Amino acid sequence: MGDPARKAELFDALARTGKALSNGKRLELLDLLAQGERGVDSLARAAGLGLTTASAHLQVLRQAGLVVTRREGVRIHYRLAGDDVAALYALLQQVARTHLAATEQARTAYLGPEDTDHLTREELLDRVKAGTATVIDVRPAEEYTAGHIPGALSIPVDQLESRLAELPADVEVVAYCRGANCVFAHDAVRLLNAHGRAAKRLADGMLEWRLAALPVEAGAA
Amino acid sequence: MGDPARKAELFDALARTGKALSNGKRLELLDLLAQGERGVDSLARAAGLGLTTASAHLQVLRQAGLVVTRREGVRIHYRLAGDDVAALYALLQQVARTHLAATEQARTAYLGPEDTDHLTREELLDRVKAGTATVIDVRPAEEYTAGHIPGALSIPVDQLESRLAELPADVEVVAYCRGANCVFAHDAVRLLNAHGRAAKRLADGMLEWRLAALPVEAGAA
DNA sequence: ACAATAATCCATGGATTTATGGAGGAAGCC
DNA sequence: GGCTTCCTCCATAAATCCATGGATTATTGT
Repeated sequence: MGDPARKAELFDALARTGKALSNGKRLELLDLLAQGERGVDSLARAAGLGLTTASAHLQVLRQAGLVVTRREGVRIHYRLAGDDVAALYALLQQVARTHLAATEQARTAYLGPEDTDHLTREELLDRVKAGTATVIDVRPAEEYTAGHIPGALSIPVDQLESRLAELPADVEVVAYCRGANCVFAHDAVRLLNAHGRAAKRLADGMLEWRLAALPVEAGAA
Repeated sequence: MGDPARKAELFDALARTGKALSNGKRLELLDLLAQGERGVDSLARAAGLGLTTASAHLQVLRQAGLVVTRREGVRIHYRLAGDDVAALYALLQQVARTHLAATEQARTAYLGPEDTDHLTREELLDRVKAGTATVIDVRPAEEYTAGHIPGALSIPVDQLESRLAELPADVEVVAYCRGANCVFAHDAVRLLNAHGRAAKRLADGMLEWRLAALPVEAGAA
C-alpha cells in the first residue's frame, strides 16, 4: 500500500519544480529564456543580477529540469527544456493574474494604464493578410533574430523614436513584444500615439504566439 | 519606461503563486482539493499534517489565490479557486515527470512497477458504451460523492478485497482514482489480478478527466 | 605554457520558511 | 451565559533560501 515516506518523496520531487518557480528573479530568467537561447552573462545583465547570483538561479532551474545547457566554446547557452515549460510559465502568469488581485495591480503599475484597444493573434493575422497593418517587433534585436512573427519589422523600442520614418504613415502599426507582462509594446504604442500614429498592440506576445503553434520566422532582418 | 522596481514587484507577485507550489505538503493538499471541497480537519488528516500546520499551508494557498473558502456553520470548506488552478497543478506534474528523472523514480518507488496495460479516457468510454467493462472508483467514498465518472461503482480500495463479489466475474474491471500520481488504482489492479480477475486502470484519474471536460456525475451511489 | 574569458563552486551572514504548541476567535448547542 | 467544536493567529526554534565576493574550473588564444 501507499508508504507515507515514499509519498512524501514523490510530492517533494514535484515541489522541486514548484520551487524553481517560487522566486521572482528566476521567473524573470524564464521570461527571457522563453524568447530564445541566451548566455549567462547576457541573462544576468538583462535581469539586473550579479553574475554569480544569476548562475546560482540558473542552477536551480537546471536541477529542476526546466532549462538545459549547450556549450559553445567558452560560452554556455541556456534554453527552456521544452514547450511544456513555456506552457507552464504562461499558465502560471494567467492563474496569478486571474486569482491574485495584487498581480493585476503590480501589472498596471509596471505597464501603465491598460489600453483597451489591442488585437488578438487572429486579428493580427487577418490584417497582415489584408495589408492593413504594419507589424513591428519591439524586442531587442537578439530576440527578434531567435524567432519572430513572419513579416514583422525589428525596431527595438529604444530605437523607435529615431526610426519613425521607416513606418508608412497611412497604415496602422501593430506592436508586439515578449508576452502578456512585457512593457515594450505598451511603451511603443504610447510613443507612436504621441507622434500621431495609429497604433495598437498585440494583446500578449511571442510566448503565447509560439504556444498557439502559429508560424515563426527566424534570422535577422 | 520600465521601472526596475515595479518590474521586480510584478515578478514577485507572480512568484507568490510559484511559492504556493513550492512545498510538497501544499501540493498534497492541492491534490486532495482537486477531488472536491474539503474541511481543514479532513485535509490535515488525509495529508498527515498537524492541524495548525495544515491551516498555515492553506493560508498560503489562499493568499496566493489558488483556493477559496466557504463557511458552513462551524466548519470551513476549502476548494480550488478555478479550473485553471487544477490545470496548473496537472501541468506541473507533467513537466516534473517529463524533465526531472528524480520524479519518475520517486513515482515508481511509490506506485510500484508501472503496469504497461492501462486505458486512455477514450478507451474507457468506448468500453463502457459497449458494456465490455465495469468501472470502479477506488477513492474514498467522500471523493466519489463529490464527483465521479458516470456509471462507475464506488469501491474504496480498502474495501475492495471484501467486496469482490459485487464485481461480475466475466467482465473486465477498470479502476481509477485521483490522478496520474495516485496509488489507489495501482493497488486495486494488483489486488484484482492476484484474485484472478482481469483488471486494468485508467492511465490517469479524475483530475485529468475533469480537465478534459468529460461528463461528471455527482452524489452518492 | 601562460594569460584571458566565461561560468561554476564555495563560504557567509541575513532573511524567509516550516513545524509545532498554546492562546484566541467565531459559530452552534445547552 | 457557559461549553464545545473547528479553525486561525501568534511566538519560537530549526531548517532552508538568497545575494555577494573570492577561489576554482574549463576552454580559447597567443
